[in-house]
Amino acid sequence: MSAKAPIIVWFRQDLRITDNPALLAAAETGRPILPLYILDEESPGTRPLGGASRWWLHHSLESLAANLCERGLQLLLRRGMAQVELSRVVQESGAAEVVWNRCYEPGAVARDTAAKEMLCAAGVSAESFNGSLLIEPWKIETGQGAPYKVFSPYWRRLRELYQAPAFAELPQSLPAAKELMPDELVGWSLLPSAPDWAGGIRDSFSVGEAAAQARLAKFLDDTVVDYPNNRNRPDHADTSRLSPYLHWGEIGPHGVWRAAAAYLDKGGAVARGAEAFLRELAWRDFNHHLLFHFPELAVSNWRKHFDGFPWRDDPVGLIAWQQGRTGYPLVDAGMRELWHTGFMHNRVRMIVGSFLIKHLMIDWRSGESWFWDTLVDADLANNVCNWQWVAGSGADAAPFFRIFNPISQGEKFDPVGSYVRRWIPEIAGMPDKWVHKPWAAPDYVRAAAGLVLGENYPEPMVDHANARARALKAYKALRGEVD
DNA sequence: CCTGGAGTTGTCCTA
DNA sequence: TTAGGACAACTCCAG
Repeated sequence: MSAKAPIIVWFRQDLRITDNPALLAAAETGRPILPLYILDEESPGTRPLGGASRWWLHHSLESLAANLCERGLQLLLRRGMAQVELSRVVQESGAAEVVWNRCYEPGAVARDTAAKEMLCAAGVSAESFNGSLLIEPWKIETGQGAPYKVFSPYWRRLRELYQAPAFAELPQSLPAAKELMPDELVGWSLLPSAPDWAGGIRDSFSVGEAAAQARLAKFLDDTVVDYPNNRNRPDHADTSRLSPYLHWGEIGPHGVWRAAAAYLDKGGAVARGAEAFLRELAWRDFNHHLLFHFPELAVSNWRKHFDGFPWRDDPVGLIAWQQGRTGYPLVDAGMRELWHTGFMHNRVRMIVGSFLIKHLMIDWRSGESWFWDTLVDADLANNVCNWQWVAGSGADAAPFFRIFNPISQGEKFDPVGSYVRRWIPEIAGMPDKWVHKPWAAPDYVRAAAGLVLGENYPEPMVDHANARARALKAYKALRGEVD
């Protein structure tokens, strides 16, 4: 056993051993390493994990533990208030140092600040690193010294400033600290039992950093060349689907950037695809920056005049939306994809969001909350910023009159209906022409397809034109411009 | 402090 | 069939 006091690597949303600055820094000290994860469901300000996130976290921790094990380390699991557990592990281990990669959500910042103070007071050194964002929120600002609120100038500035840090290899074998009594992962009950609803998620995703790397490599090799067009096509599986891995840090944004930048240098369509992809990656940073600078974004309208919006209280409508029974095939397909796989194609997210907010006039927070519970990539910053973007209440948001038409969006982005047929077998027999608007088809067409509206598939719960007019009127009234 | 161009992802009507 | 403009006004941000 080493005579040196150990160093604790506190894992949080950086569940990887490759390209992990805190772990690398720990390795460089030569101290015995104690990798620690704390499941904290108790600290004030902690939002309880959604169901899909709990499933993902379970598997991610298994994967991290296995990867650490290959380097000779044992992941220590603890459960409780982060500060209390961390303090306990410091005492039990006699650790002299703690390192971690920074988190940026308001609750996490408060937690980490308190942890740092506690460690300082105990004479334990604490150091944190950036492994989770391209550029940290305090390192990019407008010419006036303010945080960016508009994406395009932010992106231009990021392109000027950003350089991916060099990759450093983690040693094959690391000195381990003395093992402490661990919590058992199974005891955390992160997986669903009765019923086990996770089958569809299992079929859709492999969890862990090896899977993340493989997905990124495949995406860049096969798909990125057509990304600017095909990323909008839910009937093609042509987005990167890296979001859950990025959320849990099974892959880091610097690594993604480095890999994609190699394609930037190739020129032509591949380079244009890589550029478009990195722009999307930058949206993730932008959202995290916005939430960091404006923490109230998580709960309240960014544009205050939206506080007066006449949201409808409609629990029945909300449930129909959640269950994919609105009668609009594209909306229902998206909601069912979400329920079955823990994921939804990005364009469809905008469409179902627009439908909830504008067609049903239900508060965006109801949708945000459902996404939080069901998405495997549920991420506070991305979730609230994107919902506020759709609502029109956010920073740099869509203008209010941009109301997605679920029929024309379907015809444009799922032209032969393969996406809606996949998720709504009830309408699978409808011809392409009617598959996005089955109610409009002649009776004999529906009869031939075995579709009886109101029986095996709902009538549209609102009329598009009426709902659109109602939403526009409500927004107009909000601005005091109704005649 | 002022100025002026710009601002992720749409829809619908008209000519 | 297709292309263009209205939809609203406001805030952001660089110069």
